[in-house]
Amino acid sequence: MFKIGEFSKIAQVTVKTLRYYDQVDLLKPAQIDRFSDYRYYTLDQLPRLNRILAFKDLGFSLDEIARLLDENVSAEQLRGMLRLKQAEAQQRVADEQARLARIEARLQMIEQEGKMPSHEMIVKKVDALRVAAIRRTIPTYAEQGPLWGALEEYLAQQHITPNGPCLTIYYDTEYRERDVDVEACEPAPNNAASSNGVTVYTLAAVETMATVLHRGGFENVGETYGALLAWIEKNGYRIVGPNREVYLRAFVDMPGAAPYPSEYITTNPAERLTEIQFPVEKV
Amino acid sequence: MFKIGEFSKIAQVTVKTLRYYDQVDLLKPAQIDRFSDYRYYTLDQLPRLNRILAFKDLGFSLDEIARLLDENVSAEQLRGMLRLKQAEAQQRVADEQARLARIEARLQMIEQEGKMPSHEMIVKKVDALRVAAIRRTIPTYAEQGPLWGALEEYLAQQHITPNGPCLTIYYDTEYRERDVDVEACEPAPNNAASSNGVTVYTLAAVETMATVLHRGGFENVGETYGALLAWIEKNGYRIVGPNREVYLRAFVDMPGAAPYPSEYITTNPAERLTEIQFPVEKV
DNA sequence: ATACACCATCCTGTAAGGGGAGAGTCAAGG
DNA sequence: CCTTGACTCTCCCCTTACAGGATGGTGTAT
Repeated sequence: MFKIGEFSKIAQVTVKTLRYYDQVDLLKPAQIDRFSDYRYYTLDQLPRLNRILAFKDLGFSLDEIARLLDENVSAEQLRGMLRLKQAEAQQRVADEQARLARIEARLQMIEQEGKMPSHEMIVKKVDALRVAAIRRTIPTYAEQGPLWGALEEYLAQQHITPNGPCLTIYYDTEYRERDVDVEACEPAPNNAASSNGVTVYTLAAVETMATVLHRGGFENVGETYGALLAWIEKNGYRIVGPNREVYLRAFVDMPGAAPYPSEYITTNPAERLTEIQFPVEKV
Repeated sequence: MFKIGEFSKIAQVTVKTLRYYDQVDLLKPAQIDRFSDYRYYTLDQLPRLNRILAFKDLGFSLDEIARLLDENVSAEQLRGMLRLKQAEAQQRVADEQARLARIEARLQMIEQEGKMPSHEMIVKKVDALRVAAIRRTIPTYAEQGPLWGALEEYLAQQHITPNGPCLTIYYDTEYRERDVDVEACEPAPNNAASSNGVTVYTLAAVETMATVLHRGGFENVGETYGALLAWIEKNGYRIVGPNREVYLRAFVDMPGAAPYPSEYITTNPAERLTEIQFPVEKV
């Protein structure tokens, strides 16, 4: 019989750990002194302790190990559980490698710019969204005016005030200067009705959306696009759908003229804030 | 100004997270209503939030992110921290890959044996140990008797009772049937003196020791050795020193004859318990 | 006025122990 | 036999980055 300190030396496991395993019923001392509450262990408990440590090494939680050791599990079941742990470990390897790729992209950005990077690319989930939309092919980017005019007219007619920022979706799969296939969208309530060239429908949620914020005017938005596209490629993502621009804070020259909540508009062009989004997936 | 729910929708971050970031001073609301305690955010806080999320993605803790954002850090410092995170991520990748190797070794063992494996190999740290030892080349394994006899004589002379299990160290780098270079060791107190062919010295600690328990007699110890050696190779370790056998519970025919604490001996040969140890390192 | 969605704080829980306080126990030496 | 120092015991708090839930106050649209 060994006191806990001796046993911990033999097994090279901390005393705290042994007490914890006692507490969670994973490894009970062979005997406990009724008066002093001292724990006493025997060498016969070493195999069980070793099995605990071995399974812990394989990635099992103490809970799972308790079940593994106490409900005597068949070779077949054990194999299944190991395959599960294998898959989990592979997932973690892939996750960490993706993280490494992001770190390297970041390092390269610093090398090139020589300063703290100004763009923060992040991948996130974007919820489904009900929108009122007009899709049309327009001659150039700059000529989106009529679309928004028509949408505002629709909103006024239906007495709808958007409860979020408006956005556009660009359906062209490659960049083009003219004849752009574009859809202007305003968030709309669930019960809004389509009418008059305006379609109300639900944009599906996107699980992995690569995004970046662009601040200020659109003269140099190309640079922001470039940074995001480069990041997407460097991190092993692939674009799987049309990109969006969410006008978090859009420019209007006459406040009050447009039917938007004031949170989403500004009269100062430099204060514009746009989120550029590309739906992506892992290669 | 947005209430916390609206802001959470815009940023696609949970309300709980925003409140937590407020609590740990990572992202304070732009304004808090004095009477209702409602948190109000503005779009100008979106860039900071995005930076937080981006750094979190790179593996920084919230604590580190707070320092990164508030003490304005130079590009040089940032690069250093990124390299640190890179090293950590690489370490995690290596760890998980080693775990994968262990899982596969385990799966193969099951395939071959068709049942729950009987040996649990684990790698652990072994502390330094003060021993009284006799090293000698003996004709065959079985003829260790005289070594132990001499050691026991020494212990009796010095009035020493070992405070741990005895062990042997095998110095041959390859297996040999005869003329074995072996050292018999008894744990001894720090102040014990060398004498009479018995050397007292300190075995250095071993950081990574591959070990396995062997139960019962030594007739089939070869099988246990084989399992451990196969495991060592399969998991990408290399043997870097002489192996040990620790006689956790050794066989004696006359209890009381040998000067050992009774915990470490047995009169039942089937109850013998031996730990086989190989110092290893990662390839 | 009322319903209902939204917001607040506070408490608990997570995995696997680590660190430490305060009190009791054991074994050896004087 | 007594003391001393090494061990051991049980509590309690701490760690990360939030999630879940209880309870009670707010805002707004009908």
